[in-house]
Amino acid sequence: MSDLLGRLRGRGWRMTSQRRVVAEVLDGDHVHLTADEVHLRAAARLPEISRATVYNTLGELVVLGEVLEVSTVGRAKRYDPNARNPHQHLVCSGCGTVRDVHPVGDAIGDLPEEERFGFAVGSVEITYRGLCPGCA
Amino acid sequence: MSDLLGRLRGRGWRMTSQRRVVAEVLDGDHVHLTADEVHLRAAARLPEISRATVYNTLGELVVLGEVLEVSTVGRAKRYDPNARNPHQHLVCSGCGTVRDVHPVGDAIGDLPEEERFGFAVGSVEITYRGLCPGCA
DNA sequence: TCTTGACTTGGACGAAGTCCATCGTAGGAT
DNA sequence: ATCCTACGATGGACTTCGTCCAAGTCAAGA
Ligand SMILES: [Mn+2]
Ligand SMILES: [Mn+2]
Ligand SMILES: [Zn+2]
Ligand SMILES: [Zn+2]
Repeated sequence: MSDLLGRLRGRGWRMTSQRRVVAEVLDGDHVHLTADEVHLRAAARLPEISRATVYNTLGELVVLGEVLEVSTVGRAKRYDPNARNPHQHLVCSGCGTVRDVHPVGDAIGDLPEEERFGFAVGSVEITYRGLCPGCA
Repeated sequence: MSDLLGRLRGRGWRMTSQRRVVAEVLDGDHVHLTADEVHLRAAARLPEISRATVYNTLGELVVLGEVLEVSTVGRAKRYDPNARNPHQHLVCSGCGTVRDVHPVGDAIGDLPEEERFGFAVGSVEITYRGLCPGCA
């Protein structure tokens, strides 16, 4: 994330205060915020920013590959700025906390040919579930 | 699934025509329907069945462990009656088709101790993504 | 400084899901 | 076979999450 603004400028993005503040909110490790959480934190710095702009900006960052959308079971999407470092997720079943994790092994290779149904398998998303120390 | 109705009766469920038709709709292999798809198919057999009842029944089946909710990225939840046979999913990025798959290996064991952040990891959910033969 | 098209905004709209007061009925009791 | 009633079904209002749009604003190049 650290040079996200620079990369975006390089891609010809018009730099606005709204886009800057959204990018700032997404900075850090283990960041997996919902759109509304991003809006809340962005509005703390830039009170007039609209929900529509937050959604627009997040959508553009996803298309550019700078942010990942994380699957959920029925809840609001989470946005993950750690897109340059392939990783998986560990989610607390109690409080919902999300941590980035890096399993060893080759999950794609573990899917036997006869289980691929002719698909061209390109990626795998893994979610570990359990209780965090605080919730245990 | 085949004896779902019997198991539900054994758990003291009141058997209604609505619950029966929802259970029937969920019968089969590689079934991963949204609530609205379940409602549509159920209504073909029992036209008066309401959306609320479909949601209620699916929710109860999930609590009983007879049906699993499958994660999605921003789309409607999918309900999976194949809960007695642990498995993972292969999803077509083109058309959204979902297949049940059984990878080899031990995904939970592949998560190193120092990557567990003190969590008690209990389960793992894996989604393979790729293009199906029809979409390739 | 001027111009202009890209960006932002608020509100309407839509899809997915929940809630609730009321009505109906499965299944045990008689 | 009939009665009772607690559990289940219903539909419509409501909430949450997200998209769309017409109108206004402004970043940045000329
Ligand atoms: Mn992450
Ligand atoms: Mn399945
Ligand atoms: Zn926790
Ligand atoms: Zn396909």
